[in-house]
Amino acid sequence: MLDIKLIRDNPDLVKAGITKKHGDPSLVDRLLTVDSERKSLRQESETRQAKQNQASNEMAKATPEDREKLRGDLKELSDAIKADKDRLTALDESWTVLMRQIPNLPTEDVPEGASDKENVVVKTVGEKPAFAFTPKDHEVLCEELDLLDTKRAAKVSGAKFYYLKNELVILEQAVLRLALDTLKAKGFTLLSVPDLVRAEAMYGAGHFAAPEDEQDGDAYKVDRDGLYLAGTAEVALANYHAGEILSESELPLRYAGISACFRREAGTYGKETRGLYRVHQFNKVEMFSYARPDDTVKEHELLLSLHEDLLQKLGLPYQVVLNCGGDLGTPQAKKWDVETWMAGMDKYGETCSASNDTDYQARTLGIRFRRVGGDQTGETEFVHTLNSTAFASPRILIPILENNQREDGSIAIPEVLIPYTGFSEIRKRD
RNA sequence: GGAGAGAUCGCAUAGUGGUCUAGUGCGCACGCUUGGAAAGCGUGUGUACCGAAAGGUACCGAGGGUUCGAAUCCCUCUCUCUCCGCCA
Repeated sequence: MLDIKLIRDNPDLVKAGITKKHGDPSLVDRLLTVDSERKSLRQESETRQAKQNQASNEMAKATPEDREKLRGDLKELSDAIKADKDRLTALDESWTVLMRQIPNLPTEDVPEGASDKENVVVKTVGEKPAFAFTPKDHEVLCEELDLLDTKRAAKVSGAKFYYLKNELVILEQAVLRLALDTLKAKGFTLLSVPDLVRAEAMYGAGHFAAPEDEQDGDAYKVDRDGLYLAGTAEVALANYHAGEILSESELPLRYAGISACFRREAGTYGKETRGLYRVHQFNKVEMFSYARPDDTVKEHELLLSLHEDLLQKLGLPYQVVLNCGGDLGTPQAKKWDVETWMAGMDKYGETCSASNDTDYQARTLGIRFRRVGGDQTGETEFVHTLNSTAFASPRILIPILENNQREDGSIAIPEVLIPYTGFSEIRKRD
């Protein structure tokens, strides 16, 4: 959520931000109407409650006969307070629904634009591999090398599910383990996180905004238990410190969470139907930071650079794009995507999304910190939360397979992964 | 899945309808004391909202209910612990 005071004092600023994100700025006016009604009713109600508290003290001291007399008057007051509370509950509910839908504001440097087509390439790193032959895409490679079975997956689970097979199973583990080891060495705390979460956790992370997201969103729902399959470990990592007051000295808190991720991908059929690029279930190591607002820019750059480091270790060429306003999610203020060159698909494909959610998630989740020393001692402030992909598999396997293929149909394993795989190439079995 | 016990202001506990805007101990902060420290003594010590301030309001796991009044009584839920069952 945004700071309600910011919305009250600068409604135009907020509207401009929503517009830049190609959202609906009229939300602000609807919210402010509810907000002022809520505020004045709350004051009215609190006055009545003060009166009741006072009367209650007198009642305690009164004689039994006097109590009988007082009871009638107080009943009226009590009923009025009850009515106030009913109306307040209703107002609180609409207030929250609207607040959740008002997105985080994009930062100044976020480019204008409606969709990912208007994202801006900010840098390109590494050399695309040169082939003396026409490179195959990963689906063909997997078929030839017996690394994948999507046909039987469709029988068992449906379209866009998969069985990884043989060396590819090991390669996936190797890549995830490389990410964990690298981040552990950088001081991240490793967490293997719950995949099923409550609706509340989804709202907290900003992955649900409107009530209809519970039924029609991108998350699978486990109906009987009212739980959702999270689309990323970010949900569990953001909620990890919900309701806590952290101390400044322990910030930044950095976590690397590993989880299975589930996405319904509704409305994406027809796009990237081939192979392992877009699937319903995948495994991901996600970075997550709780940082001081002062350090937010630096921290965001750090998370981005760590995915870059990982790609460089694998020798994969990539470009970094700065996402435009329309391509930002509800809680995100700024986001970089990293797109890795996939030789067989002959395109750059997104392998990382590094987001700064500033204090938006933290405000919803009530995650604060207290400054140590200085004249600000004692005040609590909201932390900033940031997240970024380390590696998501199987997607990251695509450039590894496609970029390292050889003319004889075999695939070379990147040097850095060999200690994890125990083999240095994948070639056709006899 | 079944039976039972619990959830109180950092921690530990008290509190079974009104003086609880929650007591006490520990911890922590500041002060006194001291050559310095410890001990001792004193003061303070949750979060949020409204307010210029004085002050007010809410929160005793969450949500409902009973009542003039709920930490306390009733209902539902969540979580924790113990036992039984089942099980990677």
